[in-house]
Amino acid sequence: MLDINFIKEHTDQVKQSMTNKGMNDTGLVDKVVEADRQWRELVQKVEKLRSESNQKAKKIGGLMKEGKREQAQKLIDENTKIKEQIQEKETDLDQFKNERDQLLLQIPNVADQSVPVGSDENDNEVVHTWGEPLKKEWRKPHWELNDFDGKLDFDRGSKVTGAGFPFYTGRVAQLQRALISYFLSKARENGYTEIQPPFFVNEDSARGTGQLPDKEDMMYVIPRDELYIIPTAEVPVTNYHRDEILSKDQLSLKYSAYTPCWRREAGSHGTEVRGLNRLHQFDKVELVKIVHPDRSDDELESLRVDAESLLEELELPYRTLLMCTGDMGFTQAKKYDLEVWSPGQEKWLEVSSCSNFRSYQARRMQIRYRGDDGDTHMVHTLNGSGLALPRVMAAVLEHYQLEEGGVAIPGVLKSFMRGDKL
RNA sequence: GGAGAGGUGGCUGAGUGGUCGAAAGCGGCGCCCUGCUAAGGCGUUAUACCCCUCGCGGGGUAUCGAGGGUUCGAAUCCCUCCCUCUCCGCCA
Repeated sequence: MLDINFIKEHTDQVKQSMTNKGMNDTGLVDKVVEADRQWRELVQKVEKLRSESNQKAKKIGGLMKEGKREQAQKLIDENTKIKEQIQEKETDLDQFKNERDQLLLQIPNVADQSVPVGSDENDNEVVHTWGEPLKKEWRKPHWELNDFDGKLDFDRGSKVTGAGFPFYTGRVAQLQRALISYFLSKARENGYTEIQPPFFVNEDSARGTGQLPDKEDMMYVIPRDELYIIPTAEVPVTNYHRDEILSKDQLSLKYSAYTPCWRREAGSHGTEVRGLNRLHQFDKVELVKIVHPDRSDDELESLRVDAESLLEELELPYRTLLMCTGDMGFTQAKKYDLEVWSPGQEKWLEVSSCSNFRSYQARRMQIRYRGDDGDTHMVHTLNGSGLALPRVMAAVLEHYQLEEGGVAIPGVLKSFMRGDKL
């Protein structure tokens, strides 16, 4: 969420930013400012009453000790009345505060100056391309490839669990594992600390990174134990430092985490979800950064480069998009998407999304650092996929498939698995 | 899962109804002393929010695992939940 004081001082900017993200209800901004004003007004009254009551309670203590019962009783009666007044106002106080906070959660992050204003994916800017996209020619989509020892077994996945839960067997399973190892070892070279987080999180964590309340339908839930199954490692890894005050020289913190991810993907069917294009369970190596506010712009660029370099070393053609205001999501200030070329399908597949959340998540999670001034300030959080496995797998299979049959193994993976081909 | 013990500031640890936001020690920071170092002396050292102030700063409220309750008054009493430790059981 945004800082209420920032909203009060930059009302027009916040409204404009909402409009740019395609949200028309800018009246929310006025409502939140008004709710805050009402809350502040009442807070002053209630705290004054509490102060009065505290003072009297202290006097009562003294009088009781001296044995002056009657005088004490008089003050007790007065305090009972004050207490009634406080209780009356406290209901409103909570209501105003809840209303304010509720509204605050509905106001999206302000987009960075450099983000193009636009309404949908057509307004995203291609900021970088690498490699020559291969023509389809004789190439097959990955779900038709099976002339090697192992397979992507969608049918048995459907039988055992359901659509979107494939088996990877034999050489394909090994290839997947090699990719994960490669991603993690690159992350280590780039200064990220590897983390193995829990795959389930509690409600506070789900709220911290913003999956709750707005994206509840995205997650699988275990109601009996009140746990949420992670849709991305971002959730447990960023929450690792929830409610902490970090020292300035701990920053920047950089973490990598390999986890499976589970997403309900309610309502998506059809050709877009063929093969590995969209799954309910998929593997991903996630990169998370917790940084000093002054550094977050630079850290986003280096995060993006960290992700891009993986595709370059795999020699997979890709392009990088700067997402426009309308396509970037609620909590981000700036976001890049990396899309790899799929020659078998002749289309671009999103394999990474690198975002700067500025202080938006940090404020929800109360992750702060102590500055040189001795005060606490919100950190900035960033994350990016490095990378999501299934579509990279699809691109590798399609890009490295051989006309005579089989699939070559990318050079960079050769130290992570046996052989030259699948 | 069963039985018991416990959760207090950066850390250790006192505190069982009033002047306790909390003793003491350690650690941190500042100053003093001192050829250097070590030792020592004095002071200072939680977080959030509200109000006043240009600022320095001042006033107030809340917080002793979390939430609720009793009371004029709760770290302290009661209830619920969470977590940690010990023993037993079960188990990869």
